[in-house]
Parts: sequence; structure tokens; C-alpha cells
Amino acid sequence: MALNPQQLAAVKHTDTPLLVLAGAGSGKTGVITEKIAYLIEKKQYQPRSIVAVTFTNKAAQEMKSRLSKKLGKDVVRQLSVSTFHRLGLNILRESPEPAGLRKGFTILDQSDAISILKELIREQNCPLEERTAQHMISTWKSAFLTPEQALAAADSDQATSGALLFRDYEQWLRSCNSVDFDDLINLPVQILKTDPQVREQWQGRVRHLLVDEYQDTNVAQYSLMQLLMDKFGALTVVGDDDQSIYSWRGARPDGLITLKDDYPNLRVIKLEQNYRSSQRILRAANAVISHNPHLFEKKLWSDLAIGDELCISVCRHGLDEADWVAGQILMRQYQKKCNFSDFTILYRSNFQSRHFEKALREKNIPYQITGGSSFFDKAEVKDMLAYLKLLVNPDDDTAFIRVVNTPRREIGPNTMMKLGEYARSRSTSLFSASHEMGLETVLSGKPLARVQSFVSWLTLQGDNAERGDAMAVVQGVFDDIHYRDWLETTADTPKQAEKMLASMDELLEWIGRMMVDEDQKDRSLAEIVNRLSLHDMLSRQDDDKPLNAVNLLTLHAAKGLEFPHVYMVGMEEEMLPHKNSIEDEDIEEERRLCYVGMTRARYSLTLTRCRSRQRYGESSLSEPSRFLADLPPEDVVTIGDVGENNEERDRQAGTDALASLREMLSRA
DNA sequence: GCTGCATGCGTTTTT
DNA sequence: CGCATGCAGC
Repeated sequence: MALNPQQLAAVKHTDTPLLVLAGAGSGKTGVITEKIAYLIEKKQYQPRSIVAVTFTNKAAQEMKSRLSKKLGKDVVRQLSVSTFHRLGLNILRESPEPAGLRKGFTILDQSDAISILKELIREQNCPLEERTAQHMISTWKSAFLTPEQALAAADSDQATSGALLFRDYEQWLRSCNSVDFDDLINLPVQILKTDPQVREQWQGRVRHLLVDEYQDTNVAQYSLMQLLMDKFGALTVVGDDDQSIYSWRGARPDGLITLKDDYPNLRVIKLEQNYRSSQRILRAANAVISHNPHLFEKKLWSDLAIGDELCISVCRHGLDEADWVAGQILMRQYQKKCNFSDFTILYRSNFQSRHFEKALREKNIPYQITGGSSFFDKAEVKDMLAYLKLLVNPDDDTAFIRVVNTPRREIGPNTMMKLGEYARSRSTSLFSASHEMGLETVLSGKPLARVQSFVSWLTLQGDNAERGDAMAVVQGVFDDIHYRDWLETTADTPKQAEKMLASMDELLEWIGRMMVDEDQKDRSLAEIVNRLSLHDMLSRQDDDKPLNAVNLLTLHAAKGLEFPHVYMVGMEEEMLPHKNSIEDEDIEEERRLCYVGMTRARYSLTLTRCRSRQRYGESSLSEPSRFLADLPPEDVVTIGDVGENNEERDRQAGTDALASLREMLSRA
């Protein structure tokens, strides 16, 4: 890759802290990649002494894939390129004891945390909503507050209730040998602060730390970063305040400024040349973001071609929008003889993908959805994951409760209540409580026998899992409980049964693929369960042979990526900007989100909006997004905006699609 | 203890 | 509209 002077300076600045203020499309990922290569090849750094951190799995994968091309897979394997959470997990996994954890600890995802809170809220008769409580607790944890401190600082009834929940929640986690996502950052920070041995070990190892999308760092992640590079480490952080879109997760765009206070010798390099987007796209994006205040003055420019006008398509309703976009993609794919993977549909919220999936399926267009955890939300997937978690960590009460009676083992709420109370009185997990002789004081007869039979089965399977051939154990477990039969009987239509079985097979397939790691060695079941918990899977297909499919993803997930042709859909008030942001009068972040979306596009950018939209089944009118009004009129063509009908637009699209169809048939 | 139906509820974004 | 939870009936 040819580097411009600023990029080159950023690559060669290796010994002291460096902040790269990198505008969208200014080649920042390239700089990180080149810099890692430079450190290894020119500066003789050991690959394992370089740690690169990203915020999403997708970004980490992307970076690894680019490094592989540059340095080869053997080198990349030794590098540490991961999300902050994965890095924290690695620290915890090497030294769980100082954090009060044991080997095989469980990672709870958000929905696990919610169900624990739901249970605690019921127990405590607490007036809070689970989601509110979770957000409170997460905020406290990210600020390193203990439940006691939170309670002491509580200045309202709500905060007091929350702090009491927090106390029990933490107790629950510890007694289940479990951590939540916040703990994956917080506990490593605590360990590094308090355990000299672990600190020495990590600080001795890290010689250069690179943080991508630095503007998304929160206080806890920043602490982790500081601790890791405290001794010998040099630091490269790359960020853009205009692309800060995670403030809801505690990210502080002003972290770009406070960095100067913590590192007085910080060098700042700006990257202002955009190598990605056409002039028009860049101009339009700049026009949108110019309404925001800026921390740093920077003017992004490009010497690429002027490019086509941006297209705004006005549709009647959601189905029409999806249909039109799918039709356009089909048409343009044939006209331009390009790949389906050159097209990307971006939206604010995951649920918006539905209509587009349907429209693409109907037209037989291959597509690929990134993120949108719907797969992991499915009951059958959660159940299976709970079984696997239990094999690795039988003290995981959340998983225990989930599957103890799935499939039916005739262990009902009554039995579980008694078992739960007993376990709590002995401050132990449900699993180990089931082994205690004293349990016979609260349970007897058939209920007792059923519980004991379940835990001894679990013990047996867990022992098998530890001994190896994890795949055989996984298969064995689901065969043993006749999980396929259970899914079939529990589904209310044959069609649904089919879907559930398909999910089951998909998960098994994933697990099979994850069984073997990059070194062709067997991964432990624990490692696989961790990865599944972090939704960190290997990419479905080889890097060498990318899937030729239209990309569907949220604006958040698109950050850091680029695509030839982009469709930003649902450009309406209450969608983008989102309803809640309008209510909270916090539009700036939504504007940045819009900016991020627009700057993903290389050659063409199409924005769509609907006149009306089905919300909760009701149809209601939609207003155009305020961001559309900021686009320079000379760079935009609007279609379908004539009165109440789109006949002209559809006629045009229809004839074009027909021409494409003819061509397709003539080739066949 | 389980199944079926009705009602009521809700949708940001990610690890 | 689609899902989850809750209640009534078996």
C-alpha cells in the first residue's frame, strides 16, 4: 500500500504515544496494518508483543484478514488482534483466581443477565424494570463502583432499589462462577491493579498497543488500555470524533482530548485525505456532519471522481421500499456485471432487515446478514448453549434453571423453589446443592430422585467433555436427551419444527467448524462456549473465496467497513434519528450515525424513505429524516416523490428489471 | 403439571 | 404484527 506523508509518519512513529485523528475513509485500517508490519519487519518486534484492539468482532476479523494477506497466517496467529472483551477474557482465563473465579467460568450475555435480574426483582419485590436495572448496574460497574458504594451514594429510591439488586446480582454471579460482559473489562483491570505478578506478566509482554476506533472507548476500557501499556508499551490510538456512535455504552468522544492530559508527550497526526468515496458522496456527508460541533477541526477532502448524484427514493411503505431496493440491486448487478456483494443495505435497527430479507428471497438474490443476534435469541439455540455451558461449568445456575426441565424431567417450579432456597441457605450453586445430604430435609421421594438423576447425568457428561473429543460429547448429549424429538413435539407447526431443527443443525455445524483451531489442534469445549458467548465465530467462508451476496447490516455494525454501492434505508424521522433520541433531544449522535453510513459508500449512495410505515401493525405516516434536508441539492436526485403514487418510478424500474430479465434468459 | 388461548406489550445501536 | 407472559381449564 502506498502511504501519504501523514500515514507514513503515523507508521514510523513507534516509541511514544500517538493519536491518529483519522477521518472516514482516510486509510486508518491501512495505517494500523502497515504499522504492525513495520514493527515486526523493520523494528524486529515479536508478534506476540503487539496487541491490537477493536470494538466489534467484525472489525477484528477484518483486521486479521488484512494482516494475513500482508504478513501471512503464521505471523497473524501469534499477534493479539481482538475485541476489548476478548482481550479481557484472555487475561481472566490465564489468571481467574485473583478475580475470585474458577476455571471454566461462564460468560453471561445480556439476556442471561436480564433473566437473573428478573428473578431478583421478583424476589425483592423491586419496583424497577429489568432493563433499567441492567443499565444502572452496568454504569456502576463501568465506573468501578461496588454495590456498597452504589448504595451509599444512592440519592433516590430508584437508585437504592437498584443498588440492592446490584448487591444480589453480584452475589449470584460469583456463586455461579459467572461473569457478565462488564466483568470482562472490569475484573482484568482489578487484577492488573492489585496483583503484581499478573501485572508484571502482562506489562512485560505488551510492547505496542494499538486501539482502533478509539473514540468508542469507555472509562473501564481506557483503564485496561493504560494498565497494559504502562511499563514498556507504546501506544497508537486511531479515532474520529465524528464517528463516535457508542456513547450509550459509556464511550466519551472527549477521550480524544483527555488523552493529551494523561500523555503529555502525545503526538497527534491528522489524516484528512479520503481515498474511498466520490466527491459528491463526501460533500454530502460533510454537509450532514457540519451541523455538529467538532472537537477537532479537520477538513476531509478527496481527489477521486465527482461521481453520480446521490439518489433519494421515496416509497409508499416498507414493503414497497424493500421491493424497490431489491429490484434496483438485481437490475444494477446485471447492468454493471458486478457482484451482489458490491451492494449493501444499511439500517438503523435490526428489525428493519425483515422486509429486505423477504424481498431479496423472493427475487432469488443471495444475501448475508451481519449481526442482529436473532440466531442466539432463539429458544432452541439458548437451550443448547445452556447445556454446553453446564458441561463446562455445572455451577452455572442460569443455565441449570433453563434446561433442568427442558426436555421434561418432571422437575417443576415447586421442586426448583425448594432446591433454590436450600442452595441459597448453603450459599452454593444448585448443582452442588443437589449433591448435599442435607437436601433430603427439603426434598424427598420422586422429586429428589429426579433432581439427583439429572445432576448425575450432568456430572457424567461433564467428565466426558473434559476428557476430550468434545464433538462426540456434544452429539452424545443431544442424542441422549432426544432433543430432536423434543423440538418436534414442542413445535406447534411442522414448519416451525423444521425451522427449529435447522437452527439446531446450524449451531452444531458452527461448533463442528470451531472444534479445530488455526493450528489444527482441537479446541476445548470451554473455548468454544466462550466464543459462542461472545458471538465470536470464525467467518463462515474462506477469506480467499468471499460469499457473493448482498450485505445487510446496521449502521453501527458498518463502521470501519466500506462498500461500492450503499442503500441507506428508512431515512425517516423516528427511525434515523431514532425516536428515543428525538425525545431525549440528543440528535448529535444520530447525525454521526448518518455520517458513518454515508461515508461507507465508494461509488454510489441511495437513500430511501417511506411515506407511511407499519408500526406495531398500525399504519402511520412518516416524515422525511431531517438529515435529508442537509444534503446539497445539486448532488441529489429525488425519485418517486410525485404526489401519492410512484408509478413513474416503478414503471422505470419495471422496464429496467424486465430488460435485465431478458438478458438473463438469453444467457441461460 | 401441562396445554391452550387471550391479552397486552413492545423495537436502538454491541460485547 | 409477533412475541411473551399470564391465566383458566384439563
